Amino acid sequence: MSQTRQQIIDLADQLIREKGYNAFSYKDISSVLNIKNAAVHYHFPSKAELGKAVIQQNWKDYTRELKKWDVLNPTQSLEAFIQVYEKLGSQGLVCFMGAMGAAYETLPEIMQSELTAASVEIRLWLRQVLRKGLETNEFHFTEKVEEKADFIISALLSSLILQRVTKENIPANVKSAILASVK
Amino acid sequence: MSQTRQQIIDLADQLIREKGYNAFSYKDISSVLNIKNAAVHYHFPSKAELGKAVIQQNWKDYTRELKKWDVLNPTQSLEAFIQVYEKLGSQGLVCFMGAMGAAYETLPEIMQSELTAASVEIRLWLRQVLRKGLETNEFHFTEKVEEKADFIISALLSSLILQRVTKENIPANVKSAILASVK
DNA sequence: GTCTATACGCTGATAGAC
DNA sequence: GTCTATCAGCGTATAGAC
Repeated sequence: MSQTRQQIIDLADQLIREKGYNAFSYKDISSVLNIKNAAVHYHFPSKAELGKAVIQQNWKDYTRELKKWDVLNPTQSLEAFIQVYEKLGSQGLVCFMGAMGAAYETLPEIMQSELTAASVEIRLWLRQVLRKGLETNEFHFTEKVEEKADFIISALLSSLILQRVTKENIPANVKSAILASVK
Repeated sequence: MSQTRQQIIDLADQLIREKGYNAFSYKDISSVLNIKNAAVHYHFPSKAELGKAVIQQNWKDYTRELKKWDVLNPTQSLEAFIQVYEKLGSQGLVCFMGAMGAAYETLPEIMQSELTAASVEIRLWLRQVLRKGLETNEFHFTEKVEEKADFIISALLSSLILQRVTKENIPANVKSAILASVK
């Protein structure tokens, strides 16, 4: 992978998190990298392909993290998961799902399918962590695992969005509440 | 308020929820209402003022609901609150906070301040409901009220976004988990 | 890989007629 | 209130030179 291509993806990722997919432009990228509009098109003929590459990179990085956590116990896994959002929050960023999910219906189809596939995997992973935690008696809650998982994922996703709006540390509050709610 | 002005606000509201503030245009509105671009500018000289009007209308409607719920007990209040998101979810819509919050930093300042003010009020309202529920022994949870409130609001907000991505009934799952977690 | 040049529709916005 | 006319700039995208 060429260096410029990688820079374009990284920049597009940043722009999507900041402005959303529909509101960033090739010029936003070319002006920062000091290249021309056409040079960006050389690497990504269409904006949809660039968007797809951004999702794929995010997902690749995410699954690599997930793999690393295989050795952790349920409590540690959940904390590692939460820490991803904590880190994003400390940088004032939103997650890629939050950035693109709100305008999901307007995304090119090749981006929609990538995004949906990623959401399936994340939900399955967290369910499995919660299930294991119940079995080992590390976690204690009465809700259905599926519902608890969606509750947690949803809260983490929005905590980053609401942090921007409220200018308060919502991710920290959500973290405390999640950890308390599984004890 | 003229009928056209009201139609413009309603349409802009719909477009913002669907595409986001930065990605909708005056043409999206004028073409549907069968008027010209310039006619929209007559009612809202700038896009920022239209965006502000959309937030204000949402907030006016929201606070009217909140007032109605003054007579309810904490359990009923929480259920009424959740029902707002359930209804949006059944229509495939996201809430105005979710639609605009993700790109908060790119919004005109007059929109940012309206949005932030609204978030303060909602959080205060839910905290008060949770606090009262603890006092009356209707609710049982050990987390801090502030953290629990942010947990719940965050989850509801994202449940609408994730419903689009996953094509599953996330709001229903989140609703169950919330109600179970305060029992 | 990056450039210049170019296409052409859409963008938010304004001036002035009706 | 709505129209026509007009604006300068930006949007994605392509062709072909270097």
